[in-house]
Amino acid sequence: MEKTIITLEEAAKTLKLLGDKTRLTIVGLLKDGECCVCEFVDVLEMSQPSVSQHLRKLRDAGLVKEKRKGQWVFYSLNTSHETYPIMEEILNQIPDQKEKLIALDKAGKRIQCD
Amino acid sequence: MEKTIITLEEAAKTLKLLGDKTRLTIVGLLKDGECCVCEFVDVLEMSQPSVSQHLRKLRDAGLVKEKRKGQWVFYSLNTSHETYPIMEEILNQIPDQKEKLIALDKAGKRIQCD
DNA sequence: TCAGTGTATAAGTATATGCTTATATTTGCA
DNA sequence: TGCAAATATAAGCATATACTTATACACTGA
Repeated sequence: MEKTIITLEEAAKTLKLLGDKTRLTIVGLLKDGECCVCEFVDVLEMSQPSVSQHLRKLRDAGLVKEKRKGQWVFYSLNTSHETYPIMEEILNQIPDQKEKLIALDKAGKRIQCD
Repeated sequence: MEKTIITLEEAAKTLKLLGDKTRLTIVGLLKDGECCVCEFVDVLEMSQPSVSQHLRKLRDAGLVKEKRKGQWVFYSLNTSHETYPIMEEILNQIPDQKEKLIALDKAGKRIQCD
């Protein structure tokens, strides 16, 4: 229940980014931890360039962070972003995307490199 | 702290509508009660058709309700809409728009017809 | 019934958006 | 060193969006 008052412009910018089914699903998936690009491609059933472009928008806005691990690039939520509290509230009110990752795991397609 | 789980599609649709500075300001103004179209035109400093078109989008999505009072049409938040809890959380995290209505009142432009 | 005020709609236009295909870049490994 | 895999970027294109101006509609009051 944070009361981090941000500007209306910042809020609108974040909401616009999250007001897209693909990107909202992406942040929904990241709620449970980091994911790499190829996992998004599998789950979203979209082309790799399209996924990459959505991730870039989220990253440019600072909503997600990226981290390279070998040949993979992992994305995660940027919990220190000004609008993260809003995003968190939104994620609490939409269906959990966890099952999609579980299905991916069962198909042996989950990337783990620790 | 409702836990009204809505579909991801519905959430995305609402967020897309609120992801616009004009429309976010409109719902921000409605947080404190109903407003008529000409008040939005004054506060937002936009053309009447433009305001009308934004209101129509919000109304078509069910986020706001309209009520005619004589020659004026008043809009208010639709608190029974499925995505209202999300909207409420968002409104709690952006600056209050009340001052703009107070300024309008001081300029003698606030419409009251009860 | 007619003029004035408030609001909605229609049509046109410039820009934004989200995809596609093609190609570049980075890294791992034989 | 060279090829394959993972990711990013570029360019092109169709559709969506948000404004504009012009006009239609609804209600009020003389």
